[in-house]
Amino acid sequence: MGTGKDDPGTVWAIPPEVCPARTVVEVLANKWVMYVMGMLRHHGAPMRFNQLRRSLPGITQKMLTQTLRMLERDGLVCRTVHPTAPPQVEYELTPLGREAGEIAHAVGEWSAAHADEILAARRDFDNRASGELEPVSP
Amino acid sequence: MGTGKDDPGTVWAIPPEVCPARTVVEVLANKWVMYVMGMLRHHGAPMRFNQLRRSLPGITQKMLTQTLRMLERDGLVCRTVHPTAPPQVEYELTPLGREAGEIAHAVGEWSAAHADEILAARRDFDNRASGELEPVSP
DNA sequence: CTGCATCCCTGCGGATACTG
DNA sequence: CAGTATCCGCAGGGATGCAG
Repeated sequence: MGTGKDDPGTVWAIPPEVCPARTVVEVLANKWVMYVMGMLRHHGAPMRFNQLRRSLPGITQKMLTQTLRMLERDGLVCRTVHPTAPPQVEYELTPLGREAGEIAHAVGEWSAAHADEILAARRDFDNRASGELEPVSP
Repeated sequence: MGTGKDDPGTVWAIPPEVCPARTVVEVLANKWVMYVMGMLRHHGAPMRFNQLRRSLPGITQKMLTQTLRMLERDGLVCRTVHPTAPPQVEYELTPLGREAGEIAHAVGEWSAAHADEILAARRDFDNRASGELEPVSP
């Protein structure tokens, strides 16, 4: 590294669209994906649709459905329909999904651990920013 | 876990808006944040604006500026202006940012490692989906 | 070189209503 | 309960131009 040239050799630098890895990064780099994966991994057992819905404050039914279908499509979540009445559908992480769930977990842990530092930095920044513009009055 | 009740006790389940940890999760759960952090951590040294720009195919100047300012605001990236001509600005990870960079790195590695599995699952899903709707012709 | 401002448009994502 | 469909607002984010 640091040869003076812009070095590729990492996911981040690989050309444009159809780089598979970037596609996957962009799957994970999603708010609701993080929440859903994090919750499923935290719960440690299959969860029903509305159970998941209720456990994730702020998520709408649309976003949950959409997110779950994406994750199912990508093989990270397994959807099981029990032919009962009323219908019962359970979602659980696949083996691959469990790995992704660990990442979501790590993100959650790190966020919780450093939230105060980050919010503090944010306040500092905002204060300094406003302090450099208003001290003069015409 | 699995007490039968929806259990809180994790970042994902904490109430609504002003939960600090959730705010931070949503900072990280961002495509360009991942790319920028991943690249800075990969490069291992301060990077200039356009160097960063060129190293991240597809990013626009607006998004890069915006992302960098966010990260600076949150104390994850440090911005240093060298009073030369032409102006030279360098960005590097802060200690806190370096930790976040490790997460981005992990995401990148995992994505690269499992991209094929995920894309395969995706194709399977799409094939099965279309196969269940078109077999009949009027 | 760095980066702010403006225009503008697509699509994310929220609310609501309806089926199986 | 689970899920689809529709409407729609708004902001994310691309393109371009200008300034320090």
